[in-house]
Amino acid sequence: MAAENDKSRLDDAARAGWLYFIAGHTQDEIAKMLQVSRASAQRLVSLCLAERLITFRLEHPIAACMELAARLKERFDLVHCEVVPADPAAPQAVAGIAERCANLLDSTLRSETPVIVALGTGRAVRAAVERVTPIDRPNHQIVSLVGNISADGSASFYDTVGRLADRTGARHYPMPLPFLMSSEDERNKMVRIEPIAKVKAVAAKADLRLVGIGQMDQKAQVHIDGFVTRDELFEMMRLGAIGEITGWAYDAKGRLLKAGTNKRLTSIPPEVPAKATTIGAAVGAAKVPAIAAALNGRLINGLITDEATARAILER
Amino acid sequence: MAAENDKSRLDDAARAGWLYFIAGHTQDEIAKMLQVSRASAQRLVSLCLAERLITFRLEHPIAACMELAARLKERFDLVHCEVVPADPAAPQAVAGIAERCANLLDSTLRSETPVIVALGTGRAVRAAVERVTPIDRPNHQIVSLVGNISADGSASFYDTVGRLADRTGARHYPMPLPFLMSSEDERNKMVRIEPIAKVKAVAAKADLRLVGIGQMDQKAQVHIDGFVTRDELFEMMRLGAIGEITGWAYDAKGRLLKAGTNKRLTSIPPEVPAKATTIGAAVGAAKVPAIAAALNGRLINGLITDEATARAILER
DNA sequence: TTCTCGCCTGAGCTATTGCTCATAGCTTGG
DNA sequence: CCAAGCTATGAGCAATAGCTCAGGCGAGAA
Repeated sequence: MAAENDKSRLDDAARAGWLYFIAGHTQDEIAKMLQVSRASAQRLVSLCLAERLITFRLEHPIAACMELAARLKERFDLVHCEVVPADPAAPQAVAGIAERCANLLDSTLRSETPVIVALGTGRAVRAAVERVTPIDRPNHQIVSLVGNISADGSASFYDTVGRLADRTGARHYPMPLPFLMSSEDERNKMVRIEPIAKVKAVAAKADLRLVGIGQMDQKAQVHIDGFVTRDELFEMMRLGAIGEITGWAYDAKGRLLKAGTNKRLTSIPPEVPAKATTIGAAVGAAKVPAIAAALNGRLINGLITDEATARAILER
Repeated sequence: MAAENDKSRLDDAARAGWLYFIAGHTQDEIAKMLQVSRASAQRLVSLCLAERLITFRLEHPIAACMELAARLKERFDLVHCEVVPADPAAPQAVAGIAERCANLLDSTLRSETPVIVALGTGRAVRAAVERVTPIDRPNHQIVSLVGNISADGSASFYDTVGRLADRTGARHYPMPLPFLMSSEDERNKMVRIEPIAKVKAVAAKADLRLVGIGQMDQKAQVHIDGFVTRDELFEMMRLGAIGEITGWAYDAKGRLLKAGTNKRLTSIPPEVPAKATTIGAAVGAAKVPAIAAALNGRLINGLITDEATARAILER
């Protein structure tokens, strides 16, 4: 009896679903066809969905990205996640995620109410800033999370804060410090001086932090860019460093190391767990362990990456 | 440029479609996520559908039936078509289509305004009548399209009109004639007498005709039931008869034959093309040519059959 | 460069859908 | 056989979606 009823009910649900999704009829029409009230027709359509009698298949590369993003968001409890299609021609290409980062910055900066945006390191972040749509928002504030004086004393080539300020008319707070100080004491002294304390204070109130994620291996960007020496890099690797965010090295579980260069870093340390929306932007197989660690350690609560990287992170 | 734009537009459409159909968000939410107006979000979802980026798959036997019905309806310009799942255990089973026929009768008879229902021959029609839900509709009229006196002079076992009248309280008009008269002259004489003319007049105004379809082969129901002799059957077959509706034999193109038993038939002839809603009800591989011919000749403008038969008709 | 054409956009309205609640019918247990 | 509980039903309302129209923006031609 029950089975018979259920079966005929599911049959009707399937019919209703077919008529609704495939034939494109309204529920009113379906109700008339199946000789039931509109409310019942609606229930049948719902049932068809609930029982998974009907499935949706999105035949488009984007579909996979959307699903990966949803899974990452779920798995790591993220406030924001975007996955862009990997460019087969250039697997490490930062263009795709930069576009999304720029979009994120755009929409954040579009707000009329003052917002504070903090920027970290990374090619994606730099490229993103270049793509931000100019807009006049003098009440916003842009703050740097990392020192923009490189080892040789010159201002860093990558003045992302300044560039973004140019495009928005926002006040900006570069960090007028070298990336690394020569000793822990000196670092501690410097971060207390007025201009730096001010930058720290602004950064602490940031509404959005956009940071790159670097891997700590022989091709670590912090080394290539000359911020840390080969020896410093190797020491950090020995200490378990697997990735870095704004120069702060962390291990495979996303714990910030309390030694080595981390003691002399002037960068504003990541909050753990990230309180403000902190979006990591990174792609590439080499960065997978670093990204995964940052996610697990909750150094970041948002991620913008590409399809291949997303898949690799989820498959670990 | 254009291609680039189109591509990104399709990407967005895919995103919107994914968020709408798979993630189950509202278009308002999607609009916010994609940073567009709700109207645009709606357009993206439409586009996703229009571009067939998304496809619906109904994993249920009913889905195939629905599609077959839609194709039959389209192909033969039918006012009504239903296809029921074939019962693998009993390929010739009439139960499925009888249930649908009964449902059709139910909904027709449910009307408060007087309707005229005409019934033909066939196991499905008989079984359908047995399943009709009793309802009190004294103003309806039920009329028989075929004589209910069999060759031996007794009232036919299959008094469908009477049974249906019992269940509805409707007036009914059986046809008090033998199926076949002994000659054309006699037939012409009989159909002019008052009670028969009355039945014809009512039948001509029928809102719904429900008829079985018989094949004209050695297992023809009209022969098995003893209405036509073996010789008569063979003669009709020689004349090209491939099927019959209410006894009226027609050829492979659905043209009524003007010879043989058709000259002595008392049944009310099918209107060609069918004016009233005329639903054929039949299943079985043997009946496929007969059904297809009836459809092509527009002897019927509606069909209730099963999956296997529907498929065979479409594949001819 | 400026004009024109045409597509895209957003506002606002209407149709459709989803949901809630009170009711009715059915099942199950006493 | 009756009563109690449960599920299904239909009315009505709030939310959502679809559509039309006027206006704007950009591409392409002069």
